[in-house]
Amino acid sequence: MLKGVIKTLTERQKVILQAIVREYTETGAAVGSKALAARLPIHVSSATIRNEMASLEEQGYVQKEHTSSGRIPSLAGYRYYVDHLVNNDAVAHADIQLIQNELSGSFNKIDEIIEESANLLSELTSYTAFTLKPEQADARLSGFRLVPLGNRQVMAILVMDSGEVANQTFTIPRSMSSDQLETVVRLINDQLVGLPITEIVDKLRVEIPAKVGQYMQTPEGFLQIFGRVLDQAATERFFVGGRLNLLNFSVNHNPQDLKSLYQLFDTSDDIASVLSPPDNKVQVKIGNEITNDLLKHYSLVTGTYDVGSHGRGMIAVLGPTRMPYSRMIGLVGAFRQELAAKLLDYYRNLDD
Amino acid sequence: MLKGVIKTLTERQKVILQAIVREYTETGAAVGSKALAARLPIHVSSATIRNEMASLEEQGYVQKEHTSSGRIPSLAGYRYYVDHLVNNDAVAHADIQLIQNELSGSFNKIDEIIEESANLLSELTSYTAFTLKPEQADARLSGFRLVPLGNRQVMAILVMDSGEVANQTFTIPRSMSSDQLETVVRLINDQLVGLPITEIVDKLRVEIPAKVGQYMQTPEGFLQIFGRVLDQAATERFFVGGRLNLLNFSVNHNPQDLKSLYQLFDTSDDIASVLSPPDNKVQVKIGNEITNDLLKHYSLVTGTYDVGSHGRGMIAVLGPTRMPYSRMIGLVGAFRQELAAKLLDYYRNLDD
DNA sequence: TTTAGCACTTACGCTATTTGAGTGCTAAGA
DNA sequence: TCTTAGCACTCAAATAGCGTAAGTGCTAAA
Repeated sequence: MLKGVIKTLTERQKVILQAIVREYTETGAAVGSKALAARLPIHVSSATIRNEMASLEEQGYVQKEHTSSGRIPSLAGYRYYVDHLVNNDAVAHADIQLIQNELSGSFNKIDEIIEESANLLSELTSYTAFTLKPEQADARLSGFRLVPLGNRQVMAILVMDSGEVANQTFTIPRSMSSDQLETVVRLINDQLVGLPITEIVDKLRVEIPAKVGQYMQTPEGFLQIFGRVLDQAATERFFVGGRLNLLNFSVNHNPQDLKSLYQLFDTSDDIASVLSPPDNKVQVKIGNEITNDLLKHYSLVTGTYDVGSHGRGMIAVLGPTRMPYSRMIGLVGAFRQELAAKLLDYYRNLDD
Repeated sequence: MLKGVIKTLTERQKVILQAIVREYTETGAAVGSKALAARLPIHVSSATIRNEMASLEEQGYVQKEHTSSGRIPSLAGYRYYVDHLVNNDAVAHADIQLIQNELSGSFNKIDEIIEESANLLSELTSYTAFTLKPEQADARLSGFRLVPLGNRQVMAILVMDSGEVANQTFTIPRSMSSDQLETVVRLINDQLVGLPITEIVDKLRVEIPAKVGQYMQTPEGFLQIFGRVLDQAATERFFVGGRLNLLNFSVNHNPQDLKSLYQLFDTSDDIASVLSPPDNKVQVKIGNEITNDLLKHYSLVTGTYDVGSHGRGMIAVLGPTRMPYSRMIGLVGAFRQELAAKLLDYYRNLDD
């Protein structure tokens, strides 16, 4: 039965596969030989198309929903399409305009830009979008301070040299004097400022508690606060836009699955690992190419953006495997450039 | 045909209505005379039940899905049930235990307690829960300060005498000196501290800009930041828990409606007005008794909690009209007491 | 290699038909 | 006067049957 799998497709087969993917992503219905024959620029009969389709099926690029149905692309078919058949037609001018427009406003924080980007990208695509802040591998602590707010309330503020700011208010125990606090703040600033986060986390385990212990009886509670704020600065790099769009394209409409997905969206570690930044370009992961099982019936278009010395971030769009890949790839590609430009601009404005 | 609407129900009718509501909220299926006759403690034939049901229907307490179906409660039926037929059987000991347990931890901010409450309440009910922070009608500004973070970044912090803290970081324009900033902060503290929020909002329109204008060329940008932080302190009183539970009980499964609802959840003003605190007790609003059209096919169980001089807050559960009212009323009642106790405890701990 | 022709398959939409749970009404019994 | 057995009737939901449209694979001729 297996006549041996041929590795290369003829030109005509490519045209047909391309047409099948396009048609199917547009209409969502399996595409048959007759309709395809009418639609194709080349003039061949439906019977010929049928023969080619059979060949494509044998090679695993298309499949049938049932014995006598038309063909739909398989995951391998989508992969082939994305790798060889997308035409990089220009991104709609209106879309670029829109991106530039939305990003042209003035923002107070990086976070605002990144969050707005997630929303905009989801709006443009009607899917769910993720954005990650640029990660400076060597981000260092540049300052820590406590601001008394009265009534034993204190706000802890932590600043990274990347510009990240994290803060948290808490209540100090009655037993703690403001002198003690100040000493500890000075200690932290002396010992930890200038160090990268990873190192701080290490020191926070043994070295620092010992030193702080000289000034406080119970340093644990306080250092816990510090650790939490540090954690916040390090991990809150992640925004989701268009969560609700998931309702439109989710394959499985039962609430339990949706909940699992939404929970996944809220665990930044997991999502970050799924997005795993590859090379510098736009990358497409289709179906089970995505490492997370919850997402194996979806597709993910990710792109990195480069902000020079300020590190590199990511954007991504999550949608159905049946998505208009050409458009998505173009859009993510354009977006990463616009975003990089905006952020470079932001930092330039800040630094001088 | 209308023999005249009788206003009072006989004992037997009450028993039957109660049974219909219970059965229907449990099973979701219209309840028929035969099944009911078997289930009821009183011994009457199904024919008798049918007669009584006809009477109940005439009075508007139950209705049919179609000519030959069993009966389901009408909104009026639910209302009667809630007003006269719920039995305040004790809230499950396990539930109270759970509430006390979850609230027994130590929290750094009121917000954490209130947020955790929303989550817990939604978990207990499997519905969506809302919590509002206690509102001190006369909350006043007790302090405003700016903390320079380096690189022209500044954090604005605002403290209310109720203990609320709001903050925001922003970037100051190059043209602004730190002297200018300090002057303005002093001005704000001199002029506005001690005033209730409403008054501040008024002054912020005319009086303050004029005064600030003496020290800055462009006070608008800065005052906008101040206004935004103020707004945050005033309006972020509101938490939602179990948003996703809506997927389980929403009447209408089309994405558009869900989106509208979720958007409603995010506009605190609208929700707050829907919840409109009534008397001190637990209150039930059924279907179109809720003023907001988006919610007119749901029911809302609200309860207020009293934190003495620190004001009064609210909790609420949003679920389907077909909900187990007895349990919900009991649960919300217990929760409001536990929450009030916890908050009183929190404030006592803070004040002295 | 291509294509016309043909037998075959399958989903989908229609139209009965059956079944089961339930109703209202009537007339007899308590 | 209230209760109840009995009966004819209704309707939703499930089931079965049937025609249609769109599609396929295969064969044989061009």
